[in-house]
Amino acid sequence: MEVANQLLNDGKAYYCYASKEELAEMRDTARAEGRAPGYDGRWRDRDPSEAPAGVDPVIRFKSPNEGSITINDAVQGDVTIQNAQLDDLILLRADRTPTYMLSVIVDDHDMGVTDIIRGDDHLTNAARQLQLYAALGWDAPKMAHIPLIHGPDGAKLSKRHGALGVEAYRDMGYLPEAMRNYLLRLGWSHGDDEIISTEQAIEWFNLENIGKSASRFDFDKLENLNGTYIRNADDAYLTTVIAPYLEEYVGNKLSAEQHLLVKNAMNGLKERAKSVISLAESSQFLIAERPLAMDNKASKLLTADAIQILQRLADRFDTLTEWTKEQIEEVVRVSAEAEDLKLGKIAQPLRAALTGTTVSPGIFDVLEVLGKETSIGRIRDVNIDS
RNA sequence: GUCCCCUUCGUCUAGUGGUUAGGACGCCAGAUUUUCAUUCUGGAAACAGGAGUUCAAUUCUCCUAGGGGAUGCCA
Repeated sequence: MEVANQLLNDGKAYYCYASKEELAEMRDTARAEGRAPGYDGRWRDRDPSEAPAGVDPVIRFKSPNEGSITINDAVQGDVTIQNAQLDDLILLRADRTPTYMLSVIVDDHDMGVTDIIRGDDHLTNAARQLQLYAALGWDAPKMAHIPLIHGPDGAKLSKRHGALGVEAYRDMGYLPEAMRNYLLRLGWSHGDDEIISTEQAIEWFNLENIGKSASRFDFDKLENLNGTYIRNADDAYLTTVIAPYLEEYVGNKLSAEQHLLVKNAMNGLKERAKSVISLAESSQFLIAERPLAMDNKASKLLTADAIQILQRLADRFDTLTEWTKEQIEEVVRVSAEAEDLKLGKIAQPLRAALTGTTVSPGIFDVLEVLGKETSIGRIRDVNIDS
C-alpha cells in the first residue's frame, strides 16, 4: 500500500525482521520486568543491510516513544495514554497485506468519515490510530467509545452467551421496535423516559447522555417492553408478523378467511402476549381443525355435567338470529341463571370446548370471532367425544 | 504483570454541595376480573469502603477494593 511506503520514505516506518520466537521472548521479559509489553523496537534504527537472509520483513510504524497522546472522546472524556506504552505496530504483514490498524485509518480517511462511534474495547486502538493520523498529517475524526453490554451474569457477551445477532432475538419473538427501545435505554437515558419510539429516539439521541459503565442484558425488562409494544401494535401488523408461525403450525398458507379471523381476534390476543411466539401460540386455536385437541387442564374441566350444560347452551345459541357479542353474552348469562350457575362455572368449560385450553381472550370475544357455526360445532364436538 | 475505563435499589437508570435519593423491570401484598393477562393501589429494596476539602457531601479530591477492557503478522 502506498500509505505504508509513504511512511517508509518519510522515515516513519521501517522493516522489521524479528521472528515469532523473538517476539514471544520480548513479551515475556517485558512482563517479567513490569514494563509495557510488546515489540522492543530492535529494528527501528537498524540498517536493512543487516537483515537476515530469507526472512520476509513486516513493516512497522515508528511510533513516538516520548510524551503522551490524549484522546478527546465524546463519551469517555479526555483519556491520556503514554506513548511509551504503545509499541511499534505492524502496518504491512510479511505477505504485504495491510493490518486492520492501517486499513481502518486509510479507509476512514478515503471515505471522509467524520465521526467514529464504537465499543470502548477500541479505546487503546484509538490512541494508536491517533498517532498514525498525526504521522500522516491527516485530521482525525471525532471519536466516541461507548461501554460494552454484558450478559445477564455480568460476564462478557460471547457466542455461547447471548451475544447473538439480531436474527436470534427476532426468532425469540422480540419486536424490532421493542429491541431498539431496550438497547437504546441500555446505557443511554433521557430523564425518566422509558418507552421511546424510534422516531423519538432519533430526535433525542445524543452522545452526552451515554453512561460510561458497562451494563447487563436483562431479559425480564426486554420482555416487558416487548409486551407493551405488542399491546400497542396494530392488529393487522401483528397478524402479518405471526402468520409465518401459524402457517408452519397448520402446514400450509393461511387463507384469506383465516387471516381475517386472526386479525379480528388480535385485539384480545395481543393483550396477553409477551412475545411474538406466545402470541402465535395463543392464536392457534382460531384456525385449528375440528375436532379440537384438548390439553390436560381443558379436558379436566369438561366433566359429564359440564358437557350437558354446554349442549343446552348450544341449543340456545342455535336460536340466535344475530351473532353479536351482546346477543351472545345475553344468552350465556341467561343460561347460567337457568342452570343456577355462576358465570365462571359455565365460562371455563365453554372456553375449553372452544379453544382446547384454559387460557384465552374474553369468552364472548372468542365466541363472536369464531362465528356461530364454528362455535356451536366445537361445543357439539365435545359431546361426541365423551 | 502493565496501561486504560468504570462503581446510585437484584437489573437498567435519574439526580443535586443541603432531596423523605426519583423512575422503570423484577419481587411481595391488595383491588378489579369469566381463565390468563392487562390495569390500578401499596410495600421492601441503592449512593462499594476509607480518608480529605467544606458549616454541610451521594455529589469535589485522593487511596483501597471490586468489575470491565486492552495488551496479535485478528478485526
